This record gives sequence, structure tokens and C-alpha cells, in this order.
Amino acid sequence: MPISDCAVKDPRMRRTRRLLQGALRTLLESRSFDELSVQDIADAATVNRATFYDHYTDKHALLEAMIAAEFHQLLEDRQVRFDGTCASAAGPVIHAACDFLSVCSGHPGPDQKNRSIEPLVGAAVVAAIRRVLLSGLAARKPARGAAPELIAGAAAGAIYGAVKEWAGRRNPPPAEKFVGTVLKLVEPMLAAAAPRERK
Amino acid sequence: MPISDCAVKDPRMRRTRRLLQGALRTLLESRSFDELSVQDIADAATVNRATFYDHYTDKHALLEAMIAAEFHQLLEDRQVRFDGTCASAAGPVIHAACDFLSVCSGHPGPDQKNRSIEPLVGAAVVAAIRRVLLSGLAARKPARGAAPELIAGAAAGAIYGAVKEWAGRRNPPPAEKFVGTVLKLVEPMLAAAAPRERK
DNA sequence: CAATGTTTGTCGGTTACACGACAAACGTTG
DNA sequence: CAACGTTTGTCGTGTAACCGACAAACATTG
Repeated sequence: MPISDCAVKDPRMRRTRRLLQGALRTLLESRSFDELSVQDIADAATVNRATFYDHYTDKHALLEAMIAAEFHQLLEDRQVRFDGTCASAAGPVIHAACDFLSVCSGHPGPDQKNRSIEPLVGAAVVAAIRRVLLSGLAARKPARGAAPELIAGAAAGAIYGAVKEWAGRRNPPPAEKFVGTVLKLVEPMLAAAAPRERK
Repeated sequence: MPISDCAVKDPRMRRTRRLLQGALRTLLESRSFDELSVQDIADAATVNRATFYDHYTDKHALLEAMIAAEFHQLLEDRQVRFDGTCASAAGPVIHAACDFLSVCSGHPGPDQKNRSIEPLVGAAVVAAIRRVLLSGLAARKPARGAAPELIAGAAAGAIYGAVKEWAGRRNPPPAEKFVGTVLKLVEPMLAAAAPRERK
């Protein structure tokens, strides 16, 4: 049984997963996800097929891990961190989601090619957003009424849902403006867990 | 003790060597060969330092293998094959050597940086040229008087020596013209082993 | 000179990867 | 329907890669 991507110390495992994710990313540029067999991915990664299953249960799990890794990489490149003290600090996270979805392959856009994996990609992105939000929420005192996991899950779903609509528009407003709109929607949600405001 | 690059079946070994050679190539773009430690190269290749020594005796051996591999890759990309039947078939090989030396890092050129490894690079290139010539010579009946190994070694040395002079010139003639010049010099050498010409 | 730190090359013990083989779950074709 | 080829997921057996530790060679510093 494959173990979580986090907390992998052995460099061989890190390298193998990096190779597999890189291979999938490359192959998706020329072929659709459904056309790819595990053998194809393993070959492109110069990894044995059996080794693939030591890391992921199937190719969907690999896709999920790849999306998560790429999104987290984007956040890291921009030094985005959700500081839970202020709900509006979620702005950069929303902005990152916009940019990620607008370039990420296999998306609502005009191409029918990878339409079938959109739910999986969506779930991975939501999970990644949730994780970022949660790490910020966990840094402060527990909220009254709602568990931070609940808040993070709800906000992440809201953000992804909004951004997906935005990415599917014909003439979408600029991302900056759109971020503000979404922020207004989710601020109350995040603030629900915020410590009492000092007036 | 490390084994020859040829005849390596295990994909793990192929991959490790590819990673090591790629890492060295990358590192040489920003640092000189002398500044690099085995640890640096191993890190960049995401390979353990001890594993490095399972493949190469030291970093010089890696450099040699890398040069050889790159030169052979160039030949393969151009589909260059020395067909021993005609001495002038060495033309493309000479041309490849010109192009390779004029772009290869660590060379006579103005940069003093990697001057110290020039002999090693030269030896690797000579060995690569020799191997190509020999594979062509071996395909025909054995020569009278001189062993094919001797012919190939001499011709390879001559070609490299000539091309090195050419690459070090201030205003070198175009490669095409220069190839003809060198060809005239080495043709008698290669023809010495040629089967009797039909008149 | 001695003391210190870095790099080198080597050596067992542990772990991940390669590989062939296998049964099961699919299409597809006749 | 049966026969066929492909892909999937799993398993046991070798082997290569990882790792810490070590002594030796070397450079730097006081």
C-alpha cells in the first residue's frame, strides 16, 4: 500500500515520485489522460511498472498527487502563506487558484480532451487549498462553534467553485478584481473562526 | 570497481549515470570543473555520494564518460556512420568533431576557466572518434601490414589534433572547407588498410 | 609545528527498485 | 457465446541505491 506523499525521507522515493509526476505532466502534453496506461507512464519515468504501484494505487492517484504538488509549488514560488490572523489574507491564495486553473491542463476550457478528469483535478486543488487555509487557521486559538477543519473545507470548496466559474467564463474580469469579489464572499466564513475583533 | 558504460542492462544503472552526467553538464554552466566536489555532483543528481563511486572511480571518469556520450549522441542525431569501404566516408565524422569542439564547454577558447580539463576532454573525444572509425574498419577484411586498431588510433589522433587547431584559430575557415582539408590528410592513413582498389 | 576542517575513497547493513510471473478484469473480434 | 489480446494489480526473488562510519589525503589557520 502506497504511503502519503508527505513525510517521505528516502531520497529514492522522492526521486521516483518526482520522475513519475514529471512523466505524467510531459505525456499529458501530447496525449489525453484516458489514453495513458500505467506502463506508458512508468516507461517515460524510467521506472518499473511494479514500482509505480509501490507509490500510487493507480494513475488517478498519481494525477492527484501531481496536481497537489504543482499547486503547492506555485504557492511556494510566490511565498504565499495564509496567515490566519486576518481573513483577507486569503487573497493571494485565491489569486493563485485563478492562475493555476487558467493554465492547468485538463480543464473546463474548450478542449474536450481531458474533460473526464476534471473532477479529480478539482478535488486535488480543493484539498490543496484546504490544507493551506487549515495551516493558517490552526495557528490561532480554536474557534467557538465551528471546527477549523470545517471552516477550511467549506472555504476551500467555495473558493474553488468560484474560481472554476470564473475560469469558464467567456469574458472573465481581470483576476485582481475577481479576487476581491470572492474575498467578500468567503471573508465571513473565515472570520467565523476568528478571535474576537478588537474595536 | 565501476564497469564500462557499454553493456549496462539494469535500468537503474542507466538512469543513475544519466542523472550524474546531466548534473555535471548543468553544474559546468555555472562553476568550473575544479570547483566541483563529488558531493556537489551527487547532490545535483539526487544520488548518494557512495553510489557515485559504484559507477565512476572519480569525477574525471564521469567527465570522460559524459563527453563520450555527448559525442556519440551527436553522431546518432545526424545518423553519422563511418562506412569503412571508402576513406572519404570519414568526412561527416570530422565535421561532427568540428561542431562538437566549437560548442563543447571547457575548451581552448578564450575562457581560462576549464583549461585544466582540456586534456581529459581531448582524450575522451579521441577515444570516441577512434571507436567510430574502428567500427567501420572492422566491418571489412583485415588490412595487410597495419592492424585496424592502429589505423583507427592514428587517424583519430590526427583528426582531433587538426580540429583542435582549427577551433583555436582566430579566423577559422568554414567547417565544410576545413573538413576537405583534413580529409586529404587522413585519407592515405585510412586507405592504407583498405582492400585493394578495383581499377 | 599542531589543530582544524574539507574532500576523498571504501566498507557492511538496510531498503527500495527491477523483473518475471500470475490471475483477474476488461474490451474486441469472429 | 468463446477466443483473444491488453491492461491491471499483486507477489517473491535478486540487485542496486542509500546511509553512516571510517581512515587517509589535503588545505587552512593559529
